[in-house]
Amino acid sequence: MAGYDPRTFPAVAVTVDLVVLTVRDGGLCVLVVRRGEEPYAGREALPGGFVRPDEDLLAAAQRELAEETGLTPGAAHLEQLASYGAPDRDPRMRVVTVAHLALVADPPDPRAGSDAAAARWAPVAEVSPGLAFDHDRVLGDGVARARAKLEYTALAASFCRSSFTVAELRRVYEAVWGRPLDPRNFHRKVTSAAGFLEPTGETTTRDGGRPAQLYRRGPAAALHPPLLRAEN
Amino acid sequence: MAGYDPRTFPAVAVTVDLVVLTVRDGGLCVLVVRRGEEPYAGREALPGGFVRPDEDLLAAAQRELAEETGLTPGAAHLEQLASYGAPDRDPRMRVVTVAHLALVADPPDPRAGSDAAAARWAPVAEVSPGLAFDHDRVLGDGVARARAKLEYTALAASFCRSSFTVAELRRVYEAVWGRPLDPRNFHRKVTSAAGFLEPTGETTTRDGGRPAQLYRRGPAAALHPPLLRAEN
DNA sequence: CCAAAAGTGTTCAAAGTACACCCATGA
DNA sequence: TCATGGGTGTACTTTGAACACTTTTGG
Repeated sequence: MAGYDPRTFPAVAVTVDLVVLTVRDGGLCVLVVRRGEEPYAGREALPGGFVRPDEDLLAAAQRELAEETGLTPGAAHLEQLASYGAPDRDPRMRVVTVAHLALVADPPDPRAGSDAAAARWAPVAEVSPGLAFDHDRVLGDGVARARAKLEYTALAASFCRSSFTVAELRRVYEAVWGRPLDPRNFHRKVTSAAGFLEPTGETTTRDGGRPAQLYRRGPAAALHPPLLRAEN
Repeated sequence: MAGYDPRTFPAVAVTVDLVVLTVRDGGLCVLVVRRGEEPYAGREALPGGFVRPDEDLLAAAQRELAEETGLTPGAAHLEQLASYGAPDRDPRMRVVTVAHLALVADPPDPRAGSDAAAARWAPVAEVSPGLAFDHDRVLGDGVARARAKLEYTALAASFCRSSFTVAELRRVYEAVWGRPLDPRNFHRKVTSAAGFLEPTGETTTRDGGRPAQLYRRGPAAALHPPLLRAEN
């Protein structure tokens, strides 16, 4: 950083790309757009776009997320994932992308963004490998991050609507981790984790059987103790 | 990403900044350079520099690390930390920096990089807050990452020389976490974590008292089970 | 011998897993 | 009434914290 000359910096384009995940029909799904132009015309890619001159990185990601899904900022969890800048990752020019991870609940059908030809929610295994650019790797990193963070944060609730049952939350964990969990132990763990869930007082029978208590997200960001930890 | 025009991208400079940590005299220290020019002339900052036109992000970080410390690539742990791109973070122009975290053992005295006026190892609390640009935040994020990763990875060994004792490894944990650990339970935990440590067969009395077994890093990257987990 | 640090054994408490069992609803 | 999922109780196992104790060196 010391001693650089602003007049001779190497020209680079900076974009944000989005790994937008949701849980649908018991599986982990990602938002992808079909590319209409070269390079990779016809292939699917993660949504993304340029960072504008007066925009912070997170703000750019929020704007792109809103453009692609119609979600208002704050309605979904959004965090920076990692940056990717291999010199040849885009054949046209040097592009460094700052990837972000978004977790959304109950997603609306994707609306065609200003420049996205066609967007859809696709099961992760269905589109990757096969994405444009280095997006297979970006998606892989995003899924790995989501899996890891479910263990020790309250993030799983970001995949649920504002009011949800313990069983719905459990199905999120099962979808992201790809393995069944014991409903009874899971129930005890999440309801006894301080600040994770707050009962609304209402019940629902939308899952069938005995009415289930409804909860909303609690104030806790981290989970003490973490979930999982083997549960063979 | 879809539909951008390479001829009209917003001009941005991309740099890498380094959070280089080491343990000295029982405390966590960071490599800082004194700035010779505006802005922030005379203030200390994290080392860093431009990403060159044909260089990947990690390669740029490796090059900077070598320039500042003389360490050859691979001699230290180096990973991407996060990117920072607030529009006004550098008053001269739009600069997006991809920060990296490096953990080094037994560091040589910093050598003046090609453009670094003066570099030194400083205790983290001594220089932050007070760093130039947004480097207080970058350093804080780096330290937080290091603290967290010691729990569930074998990274602590990156702070040790190629051959080290359990007590030396414990002092690394104590310095980074800032709290004492029970030597006896610590010994049992790290020696029973599969793949963390490999005995060299040699012993040393450099710590005084009964001779201690010497170890080198094992092949494991992750620790099962993780360390810490309360230990009040 | 004494001090100092390495390393082991043992006890107790806490947490996790497996699973039997009861509850409350819709059909 | 039965099927279905919600929710609780409990026995067993595993893990971790605390700390007494033995070992092996230097001075």
